[in-house]
Amino acid sequence: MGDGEKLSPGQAERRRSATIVDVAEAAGVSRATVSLVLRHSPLVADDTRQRVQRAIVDVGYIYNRGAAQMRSGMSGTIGVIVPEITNPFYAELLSGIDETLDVDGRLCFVGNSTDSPERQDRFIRRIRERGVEGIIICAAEASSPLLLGQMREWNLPFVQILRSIDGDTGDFVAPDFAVGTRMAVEHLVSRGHERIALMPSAKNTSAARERVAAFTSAMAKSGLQGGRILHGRLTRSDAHDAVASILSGAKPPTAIIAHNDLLALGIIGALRNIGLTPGVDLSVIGFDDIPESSHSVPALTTVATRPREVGAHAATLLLRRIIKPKGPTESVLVSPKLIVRQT
Amino acid sequence: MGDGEKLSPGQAERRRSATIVDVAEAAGVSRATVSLVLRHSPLVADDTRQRVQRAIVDVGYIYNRGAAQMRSGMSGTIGVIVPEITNPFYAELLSGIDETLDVDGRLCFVGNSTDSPERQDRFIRRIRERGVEGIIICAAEASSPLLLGQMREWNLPFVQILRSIDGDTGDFVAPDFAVGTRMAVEHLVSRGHERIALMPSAKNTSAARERVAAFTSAMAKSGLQGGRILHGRLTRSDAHDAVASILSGAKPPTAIIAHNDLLALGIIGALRNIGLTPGVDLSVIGFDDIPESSHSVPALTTVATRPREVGAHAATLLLRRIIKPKGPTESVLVSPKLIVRQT
DNA sequence: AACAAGTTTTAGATCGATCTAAATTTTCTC
DNA sequence: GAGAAAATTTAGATCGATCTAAAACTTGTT
Repeated sequence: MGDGEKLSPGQAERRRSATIVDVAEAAGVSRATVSLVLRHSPLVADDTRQRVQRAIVDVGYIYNRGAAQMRSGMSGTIGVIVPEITNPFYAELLSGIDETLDVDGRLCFVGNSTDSPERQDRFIRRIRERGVEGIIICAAEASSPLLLGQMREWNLPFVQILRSIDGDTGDFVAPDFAVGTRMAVEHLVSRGHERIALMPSAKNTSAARERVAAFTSAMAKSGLQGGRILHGRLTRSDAHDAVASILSGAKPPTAIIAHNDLLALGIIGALRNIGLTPGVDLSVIGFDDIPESSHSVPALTTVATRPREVGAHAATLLLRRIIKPKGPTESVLVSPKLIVRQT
Repeated sequence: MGDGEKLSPGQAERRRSATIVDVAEAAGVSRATVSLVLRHSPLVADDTRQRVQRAIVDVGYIYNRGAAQMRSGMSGTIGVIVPEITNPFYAELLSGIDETLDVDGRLCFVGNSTDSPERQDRFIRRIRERGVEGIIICAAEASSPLLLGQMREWNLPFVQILRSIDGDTGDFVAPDFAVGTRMAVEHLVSRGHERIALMPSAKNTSAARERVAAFTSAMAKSGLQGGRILHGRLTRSDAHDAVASILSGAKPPTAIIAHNDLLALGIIGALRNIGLTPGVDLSVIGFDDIPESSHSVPALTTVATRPREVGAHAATLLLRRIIKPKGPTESVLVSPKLIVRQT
């Protein structure tokens, strides 16, 4: 356990709940047989199985995974770490994971790292104490570079999502940010834009670096020079500052590609605040296609990154990895889709 | 276990990880002593404690809660059920719960019921199998009326949030929808509106019924007659239909109070689509104050319901209930706040 | 130095499942 | 109907912690 984590004991005078022994007695078989029935073993005879199943219902038996886990080593549980659960992108992603796990029967612990490595480490320790079989992780920005190595050492299967720590070769799922960025650039170029800016997250993550690289190369390929790159955090005031800085120089960009929709919407707001019209005075493209992007005015043009699919893929990959720890690794890049709207 | 839930076994040839016995050997004490140190017992002498703690680090020991739970009955885990995790309101709420639990040291299983009682029941069974100590639940719309009684019978502490199943007297936390509704009505009345409509969720939940009651009484108190009530689901097309239906009749309402911001934003969109100006041709007030409400154009006037606080309160109440199952019940109504913007 | 009282440590049983290997029952073959 | 093979069931050990009750130390008092 960690520091200051003395859990206050519950005082429930729990009426002892039914165990496998009660079921065995009720059905007139041995514990071992009940256990086999619980695990859907093909060994038990049909009528025995039915008798046991009836007994299970009769005595109100609830499977005790804590006990099972002890012997079998399987908890039927995984962990998921996201940097910010209130970002609609991650909420959708979680929903995709949940959907896949609901079918599988496993359950997940959700941790919100808020991009704090300490909180992330705390969460990882806690889920390890609970015997999770694997973990889906979008690593906090300043995560220790040792993290992945440790998880391997611990024999803890994992799938990285969105961000990949220094080119690790394990399982990985993310939207294809490079292709998405290229789509955005090409779209703008086809509309006649020549001066384009990119505003990636200031966070030093692979997801940001990848966009910068793709942006630079796409600009070069289109024969355009010196796309501007403005790093910033993803806050409202960053959007303001960015707009101000962009428009102040000579030959200001006529279009900007934002790190995500939240930032793009912030930029739209900033433009309106100073009396400019988004989509006319400055074109804006976001990333993600979160629900509110289609409702904004003007509606946001964006690169849809399909978070739900990313989540579903990640869950599928993790389950596969749990079953086959040594199987070949896989890297899934979910194809983005350009949604052209009004900006 | 349930049907079709044979969990595929992992094949990890787990190098047996360190147990309390390894720690005991390394520190030259008995298992029992190590166990006492782990639980921060005041019984152990200081230097012994330190020796054990060093040994814990040395052997890379990780506390096994599955085993501990077996004897002590405590899993250090709770469950949370929300109807729709992608709704920003619930995402914020989860974040509030997470925050409180992070301090406490407990972890939570998050379930997304999508308002399906079957899925909710499945989730509840699964978390019971894992020995959760309690549950925070926003019951799915058509939940069995027996649900709460069962949970009591199971000795499973719970706190209801937002919706309360037929006037149950257990612990409960929610925004004060009645006060919020009254605030909205009074605000509109003070601006001179006389024909006001309410659009609650069609879902038959206490959260919807409460608004209707408060609306009716607030209208009466203001001496206004016949506020219109339009039930609908909370989709985009409902917003459209509602707008159409509202404006078609004679003496159409001049203001509408929507069930939540998502719906309110939908209404704003619908108005713009038919060339009307929200806030001028029809005033709109939402509920929740989700982040995008302040970014919308025009910015949405709304009743802030402070989901993060609701979550934090619910977690605190549940922890208290776990420690004192028979303690007095508490019902927390978080005061809403009217955020006047442009609509 | 002997005893009581307090402090610290420990052996062994226990929680509720799974696992192994063997026992039992059934079915098949000649 | 005996023996082999297959199908089904089971006893007992085991996982890694906690719990209980007792043992082993310390300290203080006379």
